[in-house]
Amino acid sequence: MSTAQETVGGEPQPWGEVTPDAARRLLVAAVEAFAERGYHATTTRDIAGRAGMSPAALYIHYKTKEELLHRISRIGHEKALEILRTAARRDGGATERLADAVSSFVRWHAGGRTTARVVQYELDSLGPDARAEILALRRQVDAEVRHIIEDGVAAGEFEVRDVHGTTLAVLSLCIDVARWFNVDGPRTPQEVGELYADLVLRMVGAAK
Amino acid sequence: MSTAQETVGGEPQPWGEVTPDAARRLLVAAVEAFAERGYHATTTRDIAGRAGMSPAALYIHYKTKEELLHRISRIGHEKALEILRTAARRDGGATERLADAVSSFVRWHAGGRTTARVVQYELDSLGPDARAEILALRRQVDAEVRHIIEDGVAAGEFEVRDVHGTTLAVLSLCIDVARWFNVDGPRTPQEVGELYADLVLRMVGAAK
DNA sequence: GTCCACGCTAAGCGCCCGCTCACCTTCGGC
DNA sequence: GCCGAAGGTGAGCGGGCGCTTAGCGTGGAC
Repeated sequence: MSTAQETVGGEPQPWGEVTPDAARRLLVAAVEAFAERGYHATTTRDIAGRAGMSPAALYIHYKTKEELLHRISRIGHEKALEILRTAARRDGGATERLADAVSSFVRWHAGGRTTARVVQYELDSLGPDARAEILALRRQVDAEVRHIIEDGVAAGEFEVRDVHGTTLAVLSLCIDVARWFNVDGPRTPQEVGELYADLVLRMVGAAK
Repeated sequence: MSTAQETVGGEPQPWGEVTPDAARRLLVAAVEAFAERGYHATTTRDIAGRAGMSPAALYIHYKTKEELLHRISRIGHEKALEILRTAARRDGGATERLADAVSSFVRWHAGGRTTARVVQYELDSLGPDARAEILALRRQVDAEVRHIIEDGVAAGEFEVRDVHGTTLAVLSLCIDVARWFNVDGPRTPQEVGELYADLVLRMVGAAK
């Protein structure tokens, strides 16, 4: 028996916190479908079909199609936030912490491209209440990166004119990876992460 | 009487090349609707309604709803390419040309945010043939930026390890502006353009 | 004045959508 | 062996979708 966050191999598995098993299969199917075709172009019949179930089965585990998107979006944003927090709170100077934050954030967007696409680009498909909840998580994401940059400026490691604008640009660069990254392309998530960390350090004027 | 590309004021106006007038009104309505809600969530009744016409009127000027998206996407990409080409071919060193390219490209994405959103994010809603045509335009966009960076490296103005990767990052930064830019926010398109041009020059290691 | 091409509308067709409902297993508790 | 809860299915409802068609108003050519 594995706990919610573990899998047979012992590694943490994506969506491990979603139970029961049928609910998780439906959610994984929804992530794939939403990432490929977009929320509005995906039908409940398509989601249920990918999970090997009848259309009606979806409504045993989720009240509406939108609830599926909401759950995906919240879990995804929490994971993104956790990744950035881990990097922000490690030991080391602002330079190391920013490089770590960018490279791990980029790896997540590239490696989990289907999830990241849904999380980053389907926000507007949520209703007002759900969107407001997710936007609060986004502000926390923004704050984590901004604090690292502020630390770097205060310590004299960085030279930045517009902290807010630069924070926006750093996040923007990372997030857009989900739009263009191709698993069959020439770069691995690891390589893109390293390249982007280097580019970001240049953007903030970190000493080489 | 104004020509296709002119308006009453003499300034070039967006979508001026689309005639007759009713076809242009439908197209402008479609751009707004697609940008707000996405292609699949937009109905033909919504588009026609915004243009002040009946649903059937759409099919006098366009064969399908997809043809509208195709036309918007092609014209938008051609405009984007023109902006980059103008910057790439002006006089001056690679540093000035890259700064000009980034700032004008960003201004276009911020100022014409509705159009840019449709152009950059609704590509996957096109059918295979239309998508292939648009992807060819995208490769030309990519090439324009890459050539400026290559020129800068050859002239010793830039110091770049991965030219292709850096090109991707520069375009990525510009394109993502269409996702987050808010007309009611604190920054004007002009300001974002200047900030981003500065950040990009740092990314390529241009001398200050 | 007549005519017809053009631009447009009202009505609606066929389809598929999100979602529901009545019913059918399967299985642990006793 | 019986029962209720949990989890599933097949059929289908109401509605809105993209798109079509028959017909109307109008303005320029002659």
